[in-house]
Amino acid sequence: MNVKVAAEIEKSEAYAKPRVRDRIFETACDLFYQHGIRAVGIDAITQEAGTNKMSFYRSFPSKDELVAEYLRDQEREYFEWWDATIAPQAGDPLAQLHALFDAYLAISCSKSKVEAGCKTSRGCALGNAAVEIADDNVVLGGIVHEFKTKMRRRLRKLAREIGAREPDALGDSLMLLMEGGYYTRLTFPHNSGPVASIAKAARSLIEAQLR
Amino acid sequence: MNVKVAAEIEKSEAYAKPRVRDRIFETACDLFYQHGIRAVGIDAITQEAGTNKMSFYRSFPSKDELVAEYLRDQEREYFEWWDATIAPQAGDPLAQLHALFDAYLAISCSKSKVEAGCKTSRGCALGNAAVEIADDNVVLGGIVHEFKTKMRRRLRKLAREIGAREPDALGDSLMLLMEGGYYTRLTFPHNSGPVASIAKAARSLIEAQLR
DNA sequence: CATGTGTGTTACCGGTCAGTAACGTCATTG
DNA sequence: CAATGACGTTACTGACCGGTAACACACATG
Repeated sequence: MNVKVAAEIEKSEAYAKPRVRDRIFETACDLFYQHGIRAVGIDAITQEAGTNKMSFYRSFPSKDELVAEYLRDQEREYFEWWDATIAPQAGDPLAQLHALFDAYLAISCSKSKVEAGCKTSRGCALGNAAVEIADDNVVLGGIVHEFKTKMRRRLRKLAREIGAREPDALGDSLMLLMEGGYYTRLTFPHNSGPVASIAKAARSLIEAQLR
Repeated sequence: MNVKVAAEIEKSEAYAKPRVRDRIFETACDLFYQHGIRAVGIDAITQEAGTNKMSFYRSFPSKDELVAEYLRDQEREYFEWWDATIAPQAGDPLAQLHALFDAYLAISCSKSKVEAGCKTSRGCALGNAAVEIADDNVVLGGIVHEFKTKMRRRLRKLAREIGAREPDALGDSLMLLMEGGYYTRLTFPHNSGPVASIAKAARSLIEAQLR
């Protein structure tokens, strides 16, 4: 029954090559985010995805490659959320900054794990990966570094656009708030932690740079 | 030669029961901090400490117990640094807050890994542990949670003492900055990251709460 | 019907991990 | 000298991990 329906959907939407690989990847993303990269093995992923190890290695050359794809996907999702959040305030960078931190706060205080493609219950997937990956892993380390650099640039750019007196310093300060929010969410779940003050803190920092 | 000298020192200073256990513990702390908890095995620790696995298990009941002791030690060192930093400004909470963030910045920008008992090159040992430890590990999780709660209380208390309009919000905002600083130092080494703006950001947040 | 592709199944490899057993060595101390 | 305790050495267990080989099946297409 379900199989037939799925087959029809497959035909009607002209899928490329879905099924197992996607199931594995999606499951891996969830488990990596929830329990950490090192804590999740291939067996756990494939079992949770309802398949087996061989099917995994037919789709992915190695675990490291899967992790790299996971991190790139998290980056994509993150900036998609970012862009969608600031889009309604296009042309008004100040409103865009406020929208970002308001949305950040709203997500942090919501109980749902996934909202608008931005997971927060265990902080930043990329940042957490920086704790777990080996220091000599240039591939994964590079992905994380590039992501954080892009995030930093975006905040500095917005700070410049609102006419801050010291745009780089303001952008970096706002980044510290965001990163602190992710970091503390690992210890303080839901909205019980310091992250509840993040939007107010951002407003205060911004205002001081405009007066 | 060295053995004899060491023996004499031992006698002259009336050690309790030093040597192997201490060497192991010290080595473990360094390796845990530098490479992460999960990435460092018992063999690596004992080998680096110039001993073997059996001697480890004569001194520690399990790795988890060693990790717990590591985390408690990091907490102790951290608050020692904190107390030593604010002590010279006793009675002047505003100066104490400034001293904290100035010292934080100075350490972050220095190249030495250890300064005044506060390591920073890989962020906060307790916070990083929160990423690595399993979600159901109540012992280690509890140590981290307690530490972060104490840190939060200290910042809120200082915020109250300087007469901030919203002391809890200010304390939490300052905590976000500190945590963000630790988190970003994993990705941006030395003073190349946003942490360079932390003292300025703290001053801005404090000032806004006093005017 | 033949073929190829995607997938499941089982078994295996080499390595690492936390933890243990048994024995040997050496120095201090009574 | 005898005994004790701290430490080193070797070898082992059982579990898990990342990764591979070989084989079976189902199905869709030609």
